[in-house]
Amino acid sequence: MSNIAYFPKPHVDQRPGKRERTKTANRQAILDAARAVFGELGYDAATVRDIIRRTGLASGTFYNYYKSKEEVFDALADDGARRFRPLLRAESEKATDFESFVRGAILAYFNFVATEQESWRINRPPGEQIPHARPSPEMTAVFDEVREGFARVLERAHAPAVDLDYLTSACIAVAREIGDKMLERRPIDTEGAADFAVKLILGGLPALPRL
Amino acid sequence: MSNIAYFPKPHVDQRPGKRERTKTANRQAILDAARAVFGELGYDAATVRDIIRRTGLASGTFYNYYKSKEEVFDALADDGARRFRPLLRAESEKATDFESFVRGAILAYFNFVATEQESWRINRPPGEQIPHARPSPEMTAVFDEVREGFARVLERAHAPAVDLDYLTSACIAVAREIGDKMLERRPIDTEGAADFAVKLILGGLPALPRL
DNA sequence: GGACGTTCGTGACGCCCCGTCATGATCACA
DNA sequence: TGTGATCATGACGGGGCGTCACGAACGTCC
Repeated sequence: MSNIAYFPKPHVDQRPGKRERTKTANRQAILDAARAVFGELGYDAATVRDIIRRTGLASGTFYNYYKSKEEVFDALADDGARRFRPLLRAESEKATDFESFVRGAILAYFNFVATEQESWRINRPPGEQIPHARPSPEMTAVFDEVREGFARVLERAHAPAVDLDYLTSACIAVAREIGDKMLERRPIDTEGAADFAVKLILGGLPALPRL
Repeated sequence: MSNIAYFPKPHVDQRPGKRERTKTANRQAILDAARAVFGELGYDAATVRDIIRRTGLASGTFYNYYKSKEEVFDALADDGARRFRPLLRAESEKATDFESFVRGAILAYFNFVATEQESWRINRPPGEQIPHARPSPEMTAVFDEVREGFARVLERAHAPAVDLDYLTSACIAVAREIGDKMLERRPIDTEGAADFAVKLILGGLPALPRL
C-alpha cells in the first residue's frame, strides 16, 4: 500500500480537519436547537436538557460549547446582530443625508425582524417575556455603528451638536418598541411602521437641546 | 382579674383580626425581602429560598402568597406602577396643553425612578439584566393612562388623529431608555434628561403621519 | 370561657435540573 | 502504526423547586 507514489499534500491550504468540522457543526446544532426550543417553550421554561436532547448529543457536550442557557441565548442574539450589521452598514454607506440614513436603517431593521420572527418567535406561550439581550460584543457594535452613523451624517450636514448617546438610545428604543408592536398587527406593515418611527425621529431632531 | 367590668366591644367596626394582619404583614415582608435580594444578587441568581430565608418564614409559606419567583417580581413591578400612577394622574389633570402633559409626566417618571433606584437597584452584578416586566394589570393601566392622556389632550387641541398605540409605545420606550441612561451618569440630571426626551417627542409629534 | 372547625405556618420529602468529571473513543501527527 | 491530544459521554453529587401532612394559632358559636 505504501509504494504507491503520490504526494501527500502538505497540510497547508486544506479544508479543516474532521475535528474542526464536527466542532462547528455541534456548535451550530446547539444554536439551532436552542432557537427552536426557545420558540416553543419560551425562554424561562426552556432547560439546557431540552436543548441538548434535541441535538442527540450528551448533556455534558453542551458545556463544552456554552457555559449556560444564558450564554447560548446571548449567542443567538449575537448571531442576529452579526447578520443584521452588514445591512445596517450598507444603509450607512448608501445614505446621502440624515433622513435617508434613518429611514433606510429603520426599514432594514423592520424587514429584518419581520423575516426573523417566523423562524424564531413561533408558538410562544402567552405573556412570555424574552429578556433583553445582554450587551454582547455584536450588540454593542450595532449600537456603536448607529452612533457613528449619526455622528458622521450630522457632521456632514453641519448640524448642531446634540447628546449622541441619548439620541442613539432613544432611536433604538423607538425602533425596537414600534417594531414589536408592528409584529402584533395583521397584516404586518413594515413601511407604515417605518414611516411613523422615521417621522417621529426626524421631526424631533431639530428641536433637541444643543450641547 | 376577671371581675373588672368593661365592655368587650362587639366585633363591628373593629380593626381587622390578627389573621388578616399577619397575612398582609407576611405578604409585605416577602415583597421587601424580594426587593432586597433582587438588588443584591440580581434577578437571575436570586432564588425563592434566598427571599424567604431573609424573612425568617418557612419555605412553604412563600407559596401561600406567590406561585413563583416570577410572580413576586411581577408583584414588585405592579407595586411600583401602583405608586407611580397617582403621580401620573396628577400630571394628567394639571396639564393645560400637550407640552405640559408630556413634560410633567416624563419629569415625574424620571424623578420616580431616580428615587426608587437607591432602594432597589443597589449593588447589581455587572451585566445583569432585569427582565421586562410582564404586562401586569397596573402596568397596562399605566399604558392606558398615558394613552388616554394623549387622546384627551390631543383632542382638546384639535390636533389631527395619529396612531395612538404607536405614539404611546414610542414615548414610553423613549422615557424608559433615556431614564436608564440617565441613571448611569453622575450626577443624575433628571431635568436634562427630561428636556431631551420632551423635545424629541414634541418636535416629532407634528411630523407624524395622519390617520 | 370552653370547644370546635378553619386557616395557615412549618419543614421534610421527592423530583428534576444543574454543572462536573473520570473514562473511553476518535482524531492529528509523526 | 503508535502516541498524545482532544472531545463526546453519561453517571453523579449538589441544590433549588413545589408539595403535603401535620400541628398550632385563630375565629366563632354556644
